[in-house]
Amino acid sequence: MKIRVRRKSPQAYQHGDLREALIQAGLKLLTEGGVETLSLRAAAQLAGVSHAAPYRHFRDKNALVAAIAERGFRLLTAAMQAEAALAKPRDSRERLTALGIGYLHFATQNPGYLRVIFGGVLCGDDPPADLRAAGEAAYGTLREAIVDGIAQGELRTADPDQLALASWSMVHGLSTLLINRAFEPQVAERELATGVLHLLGDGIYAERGRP
Amino acid sequence: MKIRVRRKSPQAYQHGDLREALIQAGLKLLTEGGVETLSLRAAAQLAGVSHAAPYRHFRDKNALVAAIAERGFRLLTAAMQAEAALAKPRDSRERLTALGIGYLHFATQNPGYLRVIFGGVLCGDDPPADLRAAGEAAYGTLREAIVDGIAQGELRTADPDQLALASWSMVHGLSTLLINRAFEPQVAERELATGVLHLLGDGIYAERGRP
DNA sequence: ACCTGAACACCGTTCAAGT
DNA sequence: ACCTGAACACCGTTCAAGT
Repeated sequence: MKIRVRRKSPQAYQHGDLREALIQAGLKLLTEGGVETLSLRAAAQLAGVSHAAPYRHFRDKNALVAAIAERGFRLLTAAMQAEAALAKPRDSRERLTALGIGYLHFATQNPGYLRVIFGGVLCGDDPPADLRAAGEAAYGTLREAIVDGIAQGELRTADPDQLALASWSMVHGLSTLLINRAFEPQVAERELATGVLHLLGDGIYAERGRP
Repeated sequence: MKIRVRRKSPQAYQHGDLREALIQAGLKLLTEGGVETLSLRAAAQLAGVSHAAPYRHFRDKNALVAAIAERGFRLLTAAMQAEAALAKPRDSRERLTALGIGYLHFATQNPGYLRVIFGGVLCGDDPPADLRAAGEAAYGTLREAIVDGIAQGELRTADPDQLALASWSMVHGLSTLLINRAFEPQVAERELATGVLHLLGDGIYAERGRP
């Protein structure tokens, strides 16, 4: 027999899980209505609690946003890894491209998350340790693939952090430009990602015996 | 004899320049207090007018934000061109690097502008023609340098828009990551820009006779 | 034509008060 | 310890009314 899970009745969050309920409510607001719709009061209402209650669990709105950004970072990491697993890359270059495609795909499917993550939460004096850790995890996934590629002789022997920063900047830039409709894409998402990443791979300078 | 310019007395904006006054007020709010501080009501107050007056000149808040973003785009273009002029580049590659440095420098000095430009104004159904034109001007500056580089044989012979998108993504991504403190820079701004742009130039893949 | 003042429905944040 | 309700200072937006 299955145990019946309590729906969100007024007393459902008195056991200390109001914090989690508020995060879930914020996630729902963000994904369904965008970053504008994400408010502390609306989250409280969705969790069935007064508008002042969240302050028992979050210092201010930014603290809730940071918690949501952390979830977003983890989802982003998962999206990259999922794409890399699905693509069954034969080498580090293909793996790197797959990670990039996963990143871009997550961005276009979840623009709200991207806006929350890179919208200023990291700018505060003391970004929560959870959030920083989630960011490190995302970066680590990229860095690993790059270290691997250097070891395999597939990538230029250079500072892996330098290569990671270039790759991250490229894919993140493309993602934000696309999300904000800064340009009109002429090709599909995958082609966009593979296109710029191959340019990063082979370089945009001429010379060195090219057709 | 110089003509005395009227200060912002209550009657100073009755001549049809309230629109401009509101933009200037918004610019001031943005640069001095950040994007959070930029509100229609505060701009109205700064212009010495009631909070409902702006609606005679802007459809809604987003319209004012779009007007401000347009100014920002033009300043960004000017910053790129100024850096390129100052650097006295000897070839297209140096010129491209200078444009990138100008972009990054403007971004870190005016994060508010970047946030306004790439914060959703372009996402609406009908972004104002002025704003789109300002964006085209910025892109045109980059594209010109790239077309030149291809013609000079300094850049890979490829679709200039493809090369421009890759360059723009790279520099824009680096800028937003830096603005949002997504990573801790180990070197100065110039080195950061030249570093990633040289990687984009020579490519991150191994092979083809490199040391 | 252009602006004002009141009004409405939202915000974030604080604080005394309740259980 | 945890939550509520009222309160305050802000928002964006609308609308009748003034000149």
